[in-house]
Amino acid sequence: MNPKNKKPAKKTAGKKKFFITTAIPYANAAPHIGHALEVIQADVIARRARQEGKKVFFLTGTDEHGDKVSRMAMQSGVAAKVFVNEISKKFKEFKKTLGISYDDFIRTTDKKKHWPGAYKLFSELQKKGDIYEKEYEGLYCVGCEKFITEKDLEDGECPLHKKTPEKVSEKNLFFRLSRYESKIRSAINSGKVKILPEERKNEVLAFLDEGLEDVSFTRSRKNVPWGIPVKGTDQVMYVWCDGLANYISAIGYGRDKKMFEKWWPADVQLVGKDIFRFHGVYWLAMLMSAGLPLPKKLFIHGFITVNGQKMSKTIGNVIKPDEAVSKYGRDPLRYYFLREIPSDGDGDFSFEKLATRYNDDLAKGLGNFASRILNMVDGMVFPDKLTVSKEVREEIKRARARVQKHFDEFRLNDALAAIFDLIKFGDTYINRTKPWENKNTKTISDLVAMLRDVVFLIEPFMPETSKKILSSLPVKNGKLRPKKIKPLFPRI
RNA sequence: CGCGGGGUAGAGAAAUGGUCAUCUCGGGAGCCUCAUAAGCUCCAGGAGCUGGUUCGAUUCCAGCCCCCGCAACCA
Repeated sequence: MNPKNKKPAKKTAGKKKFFITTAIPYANAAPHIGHALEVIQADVIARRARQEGKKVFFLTGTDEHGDKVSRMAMQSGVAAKVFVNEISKKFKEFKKTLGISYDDFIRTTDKKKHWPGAYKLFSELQKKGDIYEKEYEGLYCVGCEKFITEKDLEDGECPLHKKTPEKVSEKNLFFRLSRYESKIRSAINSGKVKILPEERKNEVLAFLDEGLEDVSFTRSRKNVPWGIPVKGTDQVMYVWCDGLANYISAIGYGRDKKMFEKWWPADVQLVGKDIFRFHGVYWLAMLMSAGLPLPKKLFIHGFITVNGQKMSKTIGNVIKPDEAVSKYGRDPLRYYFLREIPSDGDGDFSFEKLATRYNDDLAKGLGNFASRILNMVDGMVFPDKLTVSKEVREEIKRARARVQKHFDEFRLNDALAAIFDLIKFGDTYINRTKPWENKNTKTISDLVAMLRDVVFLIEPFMPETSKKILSSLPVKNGKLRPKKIKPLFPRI
């Protein structure tokens, strides 16, 4: 089976819906720059879809239950609810800082919006006979007050408390994950669920080949009090069961059938490589069990290091996005993440590299390109429909096609590269045609056309910048009267 | 022999069984002056190692070395 796209050139104009989700970050700590990558990517894809005239629902949120959260809350001496309120507020602000155009923000502690969907999903699994009770035996450390795994042990002891853990068993409800092994495989193989990039697809398939075991889908309330109670038991839902349900609860599953049917299945779901398996396996199995359609695409992104190192509090290299935004601005930070880091791989962040991208690509590249054109045409009048030479027209066409192609595979860094190639072409074209000498109106018209196209193409990536340039290209009564512009990216 | 991914100029990326292995940043030289001391052109520098297949391999195959992720009930 070759899943290469052989789709007919169909027009996607009109009111096609587009449902896109990000993973919901776990609310045990404030957001840092590592969280930025995924939401920025999702935002670009969402904005591009809107540009294409699709009706977009862009969902994000926070995952707020579970053991870790309640522990963190206890440590800071506040109630869990107060704690997650604070964190989730920070994530909302964080998204504002980055200019994320999300349509809804789901919180798993939202009893009105999220819980009905989580309940319904769980009970659908039960109805299907995929939930059963089983004794779970594990190693329990009294010091940690939780189950720990074999590999956490050092010399048979809990490394934190230097105690031999006790064997404790508890009754949990298990999900019959094993039942879905071959179904998941064929859904992925057939391309019904498209997994991008391709390597990730191989990764799940290999994982499936190792065989799936059923998974405990509840926790004893005694040990993990902070979660969604499972009716008629002393258990709460396993955080993943609870958390994954957000993708459907937010759009009305369990409370608004019409809305749910309008948006589901997701057109694309973005997740980090660390939680890919939960999505590529658990999530698909859950949907199958509940008799729901599968997401069309899963896109897996990588991780960010800082100065080549893993970000960590102990190293003290945790970067807060506000720092970067206040120094360089929102669009430049977005640009950095989208351009410097391959969309489907890992990447590094450093202020030095950000400065380089800012000065070289944005100030000297895009910014200067806009300036030299707008300065030249300041005060001139053009018809809204510009006449464009064949050479330039074809160059624009080529750039558009490349951008489209890369968007289809979510290779946003390559899409940006294509746009900047157009800018490069434009700069060369100016030098070659010397419009400042000959004032050739045809060439000048070409330049304006290129700039307009650049503005259009960068809009999903850098919406503010796009808007600024556009305001220097006002059209009134079919006449385009460009104006000078202040430097978009003053050199730093 | 656990599973998966990867090793391309100083840095980051891309393509490819065969005339120049491409792009961006950085380094060097020249040109231009509309523009944000911006722009353009040219130059230097590269395929982890070892074998194999082939008329020919960076590209295909095998082995080795090195790096990264995963190895599930912790989200």
